[in-house]
Amino acid sequence: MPQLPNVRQEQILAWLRHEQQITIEVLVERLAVSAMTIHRDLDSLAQAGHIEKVRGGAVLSNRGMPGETAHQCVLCAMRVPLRTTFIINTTAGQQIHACCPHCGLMLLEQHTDTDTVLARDFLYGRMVNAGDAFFLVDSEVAVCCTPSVLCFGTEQDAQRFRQGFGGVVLDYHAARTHLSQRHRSVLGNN
Amino acid sequence: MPQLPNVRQEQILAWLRHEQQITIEVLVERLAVSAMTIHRDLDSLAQAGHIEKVRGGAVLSNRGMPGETAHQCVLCAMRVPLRTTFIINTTAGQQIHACCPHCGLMLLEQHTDTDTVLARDFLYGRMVNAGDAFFLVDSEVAVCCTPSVLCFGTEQDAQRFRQGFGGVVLDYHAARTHLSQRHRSVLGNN
DNA sequence: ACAATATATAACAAAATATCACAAAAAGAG
DNA sequence: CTCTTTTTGTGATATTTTGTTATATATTGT
Repeated sequence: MPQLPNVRQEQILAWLRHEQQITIEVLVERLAVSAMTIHRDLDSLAQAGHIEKVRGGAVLSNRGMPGETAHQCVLCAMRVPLRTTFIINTTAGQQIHACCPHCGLMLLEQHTDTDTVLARDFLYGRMVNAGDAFFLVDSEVAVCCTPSVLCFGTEQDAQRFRQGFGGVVLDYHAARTHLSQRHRSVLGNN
Repeated sequence: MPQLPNVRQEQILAWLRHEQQITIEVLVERLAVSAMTIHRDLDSLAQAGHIEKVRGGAVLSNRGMPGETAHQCVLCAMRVPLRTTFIINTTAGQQIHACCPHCGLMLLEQHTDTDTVLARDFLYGRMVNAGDAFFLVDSEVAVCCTPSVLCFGTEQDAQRFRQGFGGVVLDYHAARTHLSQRHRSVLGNN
């Protein structure tokens, strides 16, 4: 089964996103091409900045700017900024990273087995329990995705921030329902 | 199951983050490679500043928590948080790092050969020219040293933030004189 | 302080992997 | 179909990584 070079490289990327790392040996077998061809594929993927070649295989490129984590947002594929990190821990022990509370709260709709949910306090940079936190939606401070959602450890902080930058302060559950309703209503499906 | 060399080092780091310390003996067993290879892995991890080699194993390097840079504040010796970085470039090409605008502005008093001065916008995380920036002094948001000094790229942002969290908005020069006067007056050496 | 033990480093050889150059094959263009 | 361009595979050669042995250095107990 012949495969176009671009398609093959996309395939490699797809595998890589699932498996974190992949060896040339494995790729030779799966794609039924020579090691040299794999080398060339990996070279161009690395050139484009998608991956990093390491001896024996490749890993997803994780050269983050300072201020960014090594993780990609599962929802929007953006590299996760340190200051808006949002982490969902599942009961299965899996960690799901989102770039900001906007994506994080949306992601929660897709996961029923959440164990703990953490978000980073926008003012103080500490991780806080998202369930106890307050979220300022639609303020004029857009640091990541829109609609802007910022996380605060206390309602007071959120309210004070709102005085200057507008928006509406919601607790965890209110923020979740607000966001999912909003996304749905825009798309118009029911 | 073969392990890519770089992945192996990542694995070591991951274990280290959970276990604080790890012995070479254990690593030899877990990774099924020779002690020499472990030594070499630890050497390069130490070179990169991620760990510290100790006799018989390694511990996590205390430098480089997520959210902190590798630098120490020249004034207060605190490790520099990423989100409040303040950098003074001298005409001699030297870089002086401060943990926050508070220390940075104070440091400026000691250096007459400043070339450029950069500070990080507290809202958006971008580095801005400190000379064009506005500083909110004495707000109730204390993320680093006190008196609290936060940097904003625009006067409007600073004012809006002030509405919620108090303090006084000053431009570059006003902030410098304000801070140095204040420190002097407290110490009483006229 | 000394020997006994453990750990670290250095040097070398073997194995694994990467790169290069060129020829064969495939794909497109006219 | 013929010519050109691109992609692929092969074998030779370079480079990197690894393990082993020997040697040096540090730690421990007496």
